[in-house]
Amino acid sequence: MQLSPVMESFILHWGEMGSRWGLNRTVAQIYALLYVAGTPLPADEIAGTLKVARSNVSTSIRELQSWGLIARTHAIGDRRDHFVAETDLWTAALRVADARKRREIDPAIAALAGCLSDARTDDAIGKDAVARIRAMHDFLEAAGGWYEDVRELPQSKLETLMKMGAKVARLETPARKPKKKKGKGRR
Amino acid sequence: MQLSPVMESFILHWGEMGSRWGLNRTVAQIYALLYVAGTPLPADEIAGTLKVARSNVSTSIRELQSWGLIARTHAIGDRRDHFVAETDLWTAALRVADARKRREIDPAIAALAGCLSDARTDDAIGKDAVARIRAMHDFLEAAGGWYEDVRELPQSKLETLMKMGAKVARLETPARKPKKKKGKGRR
DNA sequence: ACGATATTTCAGAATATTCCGAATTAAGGA
DNA sequence: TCCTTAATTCGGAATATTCTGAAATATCGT
Repeated sequence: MQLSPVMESFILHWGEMGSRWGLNRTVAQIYALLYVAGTPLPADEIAGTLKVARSNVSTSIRELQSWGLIARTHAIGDRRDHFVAETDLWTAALRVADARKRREIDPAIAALAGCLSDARTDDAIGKDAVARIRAMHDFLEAAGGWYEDVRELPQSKLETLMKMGAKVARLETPARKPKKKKGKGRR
Repeated sequence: MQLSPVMESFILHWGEMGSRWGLNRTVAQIYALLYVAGTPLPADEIAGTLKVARSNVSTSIRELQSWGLIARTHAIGDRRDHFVAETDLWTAALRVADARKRREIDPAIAALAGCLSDARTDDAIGKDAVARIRAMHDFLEAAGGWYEDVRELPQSKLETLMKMGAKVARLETPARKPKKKKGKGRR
C-alpha cells in the first residue's frame, strides 16, 4: 500500500506511543496502518508497507487479536487472510482496558491476597506492614469492582457520562469556585 | 533492612507488576520496599536490602521522584538522604495518572494535531483517512478533558463516586435487567 | 493426492534496556 | 581547607526484547 506523508507520520507516531503503552513498535504500527487504511489488508501487504518481515507481521497480528483490536476478514477470490482495525475508538479503548484488567489487575489482586494469607503465618512482619498490603489489595479490588460496574453500561451512556465530565459530581457540591482556564473552552 | 518472607514476596510481585506498567523492576521494587517499610530508608540500605548497586538506586530514586511516588526526608544526626513512599494510594494513583497524561496523552494529542494540520497540504491522503485521524485526535482530547474535570474534584468526592459505581448512571436508566453474578457481591 | 500459496514457528542475529562499578562531584564537619 | 562520607554520572557489561529468514506446517483448489 502506498503511504502518503501524513499517513506515514501518523504510523510512526503511533509506533512511539504504543511502545509507551506496552505494545511493541511493530504491533502499534500495524494497528495504526490498518486504522488509517480503513480497509482490510493482507499480511504480506502490511509487511511490505511497513518494511518488516512477514513473520513479524504474523506474530504481531496474533497479539493485536489477543487485544481485540483487529479482526480477520476475507475477500472473495483471495485466499489470504485480511485484517481490519477496530475503528470505533470507544470499543477499542474498552477492549484494551478489559484486557489489561484481566492480565494485570486481576492477577495483582490475587497475588496480594496470597501475601495477606501468608502473612498470618509470618511472624517477622509487622502489623502495620500487613495493613498497608491490605490497603493496596483493597484499593485495587475497589478499582476493579468500579470498572466492572461501569463496564456494563451501554457505550452511549458512557459517552454521555464523559461529556458531562465533572458535572455529575457537581450535583452534590453545588457551591464551587468557578474554574479559571486560560485556553478556549473545550467542546 | 531485614525482610520478612511476605515482604519479600510482596516486593517481588511488585517488581513484576511494575514492569508491565512501564517501570523497570528496580524502580518498582524500591517503591514496594518503601511502601511496606512505611518508614524512611537511606539509599544504601535500599541497595543492600534489594541487592542492587547503589548507583542503580540513585537512578531509580530519581525516576520515582519524577512520578511523585516518593519523597526525600532527613533524620537528625544522619547526613544521608532518606526516602519515604507515598502511602496514600489515591494520591499515588493520581500522581501516576497525571504524569502519564502529561508525558503520553498530551504529546500524542499534539502529534495528531500536527498530522491534521499537515494533512491539508497532503494531496495523497484520502478524506476518510483524515477523518479517522481526526476521530482519534478528538477522542483523546475528550478523554483528556474529562480527566482534567474529574481531577479537580476533591479526593473525598472521587472516593464517593467510585463507591457509587454505576449507580450514578443508573439514575438515568432506571429499567435495567438485574446483573447476574456467580460470586459473592463485593463491598 | 499433489502442487501452489499462505501462515506459523523458531533459532539466532540485531537492537534496546537495565544494571554494575569505577570515577567524579557534592556536601558536611573538624 | 582538607578529609570523610554521600550522591551522581557514565562507559560498557549483562540481560531482555524484538526482529529476521529459513524451515515447517497448514490450507485450498484441482
